[in-house]
Amino acid sequence: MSRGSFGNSLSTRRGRGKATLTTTMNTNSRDSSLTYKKNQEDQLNSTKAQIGEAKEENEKLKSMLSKIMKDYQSLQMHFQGISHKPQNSKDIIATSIEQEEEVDLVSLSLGRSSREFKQDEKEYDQNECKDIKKQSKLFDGLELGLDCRFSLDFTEVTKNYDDSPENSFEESKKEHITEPCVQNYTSSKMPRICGDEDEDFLQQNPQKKARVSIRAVCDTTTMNDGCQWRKYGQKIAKGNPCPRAYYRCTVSPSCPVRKQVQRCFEDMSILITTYEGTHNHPLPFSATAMASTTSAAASMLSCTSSSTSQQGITDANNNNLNGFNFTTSNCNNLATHAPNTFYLPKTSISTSQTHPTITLDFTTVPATTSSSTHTFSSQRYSSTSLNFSTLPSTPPSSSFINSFKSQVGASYLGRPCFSQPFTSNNTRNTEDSDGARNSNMWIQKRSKVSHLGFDSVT
DNA sequence: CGAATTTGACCCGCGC
DNA sequence: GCGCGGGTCAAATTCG
Repeated sequence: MSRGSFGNSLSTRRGRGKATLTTTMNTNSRDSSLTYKKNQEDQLNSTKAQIGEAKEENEKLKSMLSKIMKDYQSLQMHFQGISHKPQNSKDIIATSIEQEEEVDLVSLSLGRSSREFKQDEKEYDQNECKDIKKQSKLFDGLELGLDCRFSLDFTEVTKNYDDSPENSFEESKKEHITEPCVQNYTSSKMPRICGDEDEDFLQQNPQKKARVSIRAVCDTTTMNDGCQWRKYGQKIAKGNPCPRAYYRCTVSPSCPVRKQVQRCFEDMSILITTYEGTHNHPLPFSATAMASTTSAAASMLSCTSSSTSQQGITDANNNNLNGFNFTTSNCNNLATHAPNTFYLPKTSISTSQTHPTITLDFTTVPATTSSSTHTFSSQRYSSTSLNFSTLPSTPPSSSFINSFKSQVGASYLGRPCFSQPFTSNNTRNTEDSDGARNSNMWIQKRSKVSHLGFDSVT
């Protein structure tokens, strides 16, 4: 029955005199009924649409979840692979021989294995991407963090070994070579944060406390690296009247990481921050970039010092620092760069036995280097970013880049992101028994900069 | 008043 | 063994 017939039948039963009124009433009720049903239909349609959207969303989430699960499983397999890595030099040699056709200098990657790289290379071959392949060869080998390992040609290492005392790591080489690169970045004094292998390594290896030094133009007392630091000492080191401040990571009470902050005597605008140790706790997001950087640089250092004795390192512009690939650049915007270009600070490595140090120079001012320092010349640059490769064909992780840019690069790029202005006031200038301390030229009174937060740079 | 910083003293490794 | 210098400790001081 239609809506119209229903109304008409009612009016027909009642008398003619009332017909007009009844018709009017019926028209009104018909209208409201129509409107009501229309609304219901609209609601039904919108609900159906919503359900459809939800289903679509659900499908997307399902696919994302399966992707995540897949990634997780591959990572797990990857991790198991690391756990069963070769334990001695012979194994390394055997592994190296198997890979002798490949360019196997240590390199750094974040999140991709060397095997994957090599697989990718094959794909490039198939696609006749020879240029890309050439560059991708630079990325083989060492990876940051969990999958950090050597895959270098041991014979090449031996051949290239430099006998000079400063570079003499013959003894440690054999020990180092079986170990992940990153974790020798710890002190024997420090709490155990590695596995048994690392502990053995630390016991066997007299060389300890690899350091990563970062030079950056900075007008505040310390750099914003995302971590929380507490100052525990200050001293004036020989050869630099500017006091050196000692900080300890306070994110975790047991964290062994320390840093030293000192102004460069030659150029007071340059702040030299030296990191030592590895965090044994989860880091704030803003701190991960710096931690990755220092950790990676430490890896580079240990790989270099223990295995290649500098020979694997070439000029920065040749993009091969034992497989670490950097490029100098004047461009602030990492994202605009080609995927396989990277940004090299002036980099030097001190192979001091007690404190092997890698220096990343993010300033335009030439670095002062010690006699035992090998400096890789690079052009001057007004602003520089540091980045580590993920894969030649894949742009560096955007999150990493953004994180690094915003938290570290920002300052290095000439956009200070520090929480306190630099002042040269508030000096105490008291002399202690050591005869050189407490000038406090650069130390703010009641400085809170050791609490390095999420200073946003806009 | 609690927390962070300052700073004098001390420890330790290294070179002579 | 001694002196020097780097690094750390911990009491005193400062600040919010």
